[in-house]
Amino acid sequence: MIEFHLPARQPFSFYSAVRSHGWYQLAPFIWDEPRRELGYLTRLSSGKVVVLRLRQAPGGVYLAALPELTVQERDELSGVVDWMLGLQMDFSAFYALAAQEPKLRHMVERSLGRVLRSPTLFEDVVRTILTTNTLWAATKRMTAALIEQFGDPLAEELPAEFEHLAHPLRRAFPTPQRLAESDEQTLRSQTRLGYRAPYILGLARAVASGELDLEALKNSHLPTPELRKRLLAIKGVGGYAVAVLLMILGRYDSIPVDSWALKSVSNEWYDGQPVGKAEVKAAFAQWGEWQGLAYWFWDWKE
DNA sequence: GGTAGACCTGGACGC
DNA sequence: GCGTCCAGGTCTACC
Repeated sequence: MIEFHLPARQPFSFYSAVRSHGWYQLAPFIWDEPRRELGYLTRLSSGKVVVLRLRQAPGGVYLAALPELTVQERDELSGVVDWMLGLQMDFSAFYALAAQEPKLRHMVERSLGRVLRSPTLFEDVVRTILTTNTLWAATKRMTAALIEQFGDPLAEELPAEFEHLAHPLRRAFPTPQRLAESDEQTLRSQTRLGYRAPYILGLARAVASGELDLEALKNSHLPTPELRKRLLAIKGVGGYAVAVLLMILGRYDSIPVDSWALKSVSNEWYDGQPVGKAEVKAAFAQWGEWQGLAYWFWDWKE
């Protein structure tokens, strides 16, 4: 086992970052609430599948990993975890505003703002497509099915201290290459992705062939409208999904309006009367470049 | 630019 | 056990 610490820009709350949205409930993430530890399996560029155990440490994050790593693999893994938890992200400008708003003050108190990400944007786009037009239980099922059928397995047995933190599937999220080798019929009939199957397959093939360089968008300096345009060009990514992905990429000037957003805004400001997308957008427009964050972490009435 | 209808799955419900 | 209905975003065709 290899152990080390990674520093985070302060203020930082590991718990707030992990619990920022539902990703921690999706395979191959696994969350231990009593210990406040996050487990995850990832495939490094060398092809090695690694189990991670993460928790808060003074000044940042404690990271333990199995199996043993080379120096290069350790460096790669540090970068992966840094990205997943947004360790270097700076919210000070937003916090100065949020501190003045009673419904957002808890963000400052709890160091909220970071959104848990997958190691690759490919993985996050797939996850996001699997959240659309379906129930959360189905998202969990489809994600697990993809990993079970196409993910690379862990090579070795786990010691007891890792058992509870490695997802039972013991596999990493599938690579675009592995999914690209599949076919629509398999994804429909065995993985039960339904009409999403051609979207996932098309995306995997575009990334695997090099036609689409998704990972280059992670630290892109493209203006948000251009970034939005590129993400919307992906079949299966519409208005809601693109807003989620922009949040993940640290662009907060749009709001992922789904049925939950409509209900929440209705309860918060319209006495339960039905509202549309326009009302949701209007409710947070004053937060400008931060509106996505304000919406995401708003202290809703219920 | 706006809108209707189709796309799928799984759970809830009624019979 | 079977059939029907429903929730959940995005796409395409059409206006």
